[in-house]
Amino acid sequence: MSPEALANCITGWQKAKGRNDLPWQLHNDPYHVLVSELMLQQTQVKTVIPYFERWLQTFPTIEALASASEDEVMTLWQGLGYYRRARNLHAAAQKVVRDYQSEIPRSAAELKEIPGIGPYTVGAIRAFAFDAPAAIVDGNVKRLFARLFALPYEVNKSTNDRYFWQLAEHFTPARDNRRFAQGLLDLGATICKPQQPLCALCPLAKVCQALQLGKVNALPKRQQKKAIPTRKGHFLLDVSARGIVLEQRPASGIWPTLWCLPEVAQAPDAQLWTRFRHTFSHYKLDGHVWLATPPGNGTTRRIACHQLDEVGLPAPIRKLLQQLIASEVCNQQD
DNA sequence: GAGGCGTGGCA
DNA sequence: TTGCCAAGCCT
Repeated sequence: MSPEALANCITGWQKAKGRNDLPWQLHNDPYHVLVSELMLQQTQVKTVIPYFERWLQTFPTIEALASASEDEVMTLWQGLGYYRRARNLHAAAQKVVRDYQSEIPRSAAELKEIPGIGPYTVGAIRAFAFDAPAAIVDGNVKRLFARLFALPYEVNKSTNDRYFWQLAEHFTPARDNRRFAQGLLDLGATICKPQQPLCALCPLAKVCQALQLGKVNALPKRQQKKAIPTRKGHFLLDVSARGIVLEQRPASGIWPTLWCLPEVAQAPDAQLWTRFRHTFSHYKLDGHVWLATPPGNGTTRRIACHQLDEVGLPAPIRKLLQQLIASEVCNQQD
């Protein structure tokens, strides 16, 4: 299939059937594209939309974001996960304001040096913000190519990325790449889905190798990943009418810089308040919450219940504290 | 270059 | 309930 033929097919389909009303598509604003692309890394569109809306209300411009405090940024990002992205986005805004007079650069070389912008996001910003002929390769694109050409490469093995990038660059059109790139993502997300793809609605059905060979459900190939372990975690709950003791987590590791119940290495000699389970990408947490007073070091604060919305909390911790507040305490006085 | 890094949607 | 996997990046 010629690059022109594939581009025409995908852009024609995108115009008629693709997603053209997503909130970050309304103005093709480079700042909007930057924010959305960082949020969309490993995160579904439906999850991102409300975060993106709140983000633009709070930080309407890249200058507003650059001058925000780290706490404001983390509070707004709470619940979205992969928190390093928030720190990267904050640092990216500051770099663009300082080094590029607040104008997001267009070149791949300059974009690549901005925190949080890797190979995919370089292409996405060039394509979506500037309509430049830059290739993108993400999970959607790899799955679509793997099926279209019946490729045997495992899509979750980083050493195979070069094959997909080579294909993506070969097929990237010189004109109208914004729509072509969007079409690749839309096709992957809505038609060429991982499970139960809608081949009857696919504009590429006649040329899809996987479909001809009856391999749609066997592709893309994936390298088997090993089972994730379970770890125990011990958290201390110290609650009074004056609030709950929280501790800011270190900048590395899980939940960086978020506020959390103080975590200790071993179970204390105390009363168990509750347990909870939480699944991360790479391990399961068997959480224990003990009624105990944490050792007060410099990173702990007692935070009133009505002020909990003002700090960034990990999703499972926020749920626990909501339970706590609904059940008792805090309501006593204030 | 393999593993760390979140959370939720959806079968 | 469980498992899969998502508009990846960084070290």
